Amino acid sequence: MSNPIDLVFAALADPTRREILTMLLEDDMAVTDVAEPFEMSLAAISKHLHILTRAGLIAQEKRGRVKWCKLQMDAMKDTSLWMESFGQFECVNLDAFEKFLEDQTIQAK
Amino acid sequence: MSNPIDLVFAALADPTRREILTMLLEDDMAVTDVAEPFEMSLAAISKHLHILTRAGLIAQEKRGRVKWCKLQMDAMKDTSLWMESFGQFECVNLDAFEKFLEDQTIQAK
DNA sequence: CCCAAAATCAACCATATGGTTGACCTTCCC
DNA sequence: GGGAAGGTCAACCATATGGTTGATTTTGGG
Repeated sequence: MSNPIDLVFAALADPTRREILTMLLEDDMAVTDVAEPFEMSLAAISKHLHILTRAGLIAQEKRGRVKWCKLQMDAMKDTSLWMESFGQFECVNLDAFEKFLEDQTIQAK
Repeated sequence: MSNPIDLVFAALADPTRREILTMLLEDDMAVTDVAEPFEMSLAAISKHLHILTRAGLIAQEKRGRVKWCKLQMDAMKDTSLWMESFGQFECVNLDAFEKFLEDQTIQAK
């Protein structure tokens, strides 16, 4: 239950938390600012951030009375590798990956 | 909550279920055979299989009185792509991916 | 000094997991 | 036909999520 990979998957299973992670891609944010776009109490967001921290997906650092949240990509990377390695990275996945690269190129235009 | 990607992540958050998926990499299996290595009731495994089915990670087909479980790689692929695309597939991920390919090559020897 | 802002804590509630056991339904096979 | 194998269902229990509100703590600023 306290397995690191368990915690990462569990943390990623919630859309609010995935959205928070996406927001943090832009820049580090204070807890209040993270909470702002959501129709949810600050306390609820605080809990979500705790779950993300526990999973190692973000880190929180307090400066003054503001607590800053920043992404920690490593945890996600490990889990992503678990998924990729699943099935000896069979051809199907490779195809998907190439399609993905294609899509990215198109989007970048 | 019923978001497909939510269900996949939630399904993958349990070590028993991940182990079941790994077992199914080898071959399709009957429910009883899936349950055999676990120190857990058949009913518990049945529930896990239901969660995996709901997430689209496996499919179950009944032939006679035996219900066969088989992997469905697509759901995992999609979720894997979500993770890879996270962060516009930044360099860090690319490095990880190349390291992964390297490891695979070594293992294949 | 005092108030307001930034967060967390605590208590509470509803719902979902993760497991158990026991009853039940199907289907195979002698 | 009847028993046993293959599974699911139902009820139950403990614990974790996901949310609320209200109180509390800490810190910044006028």
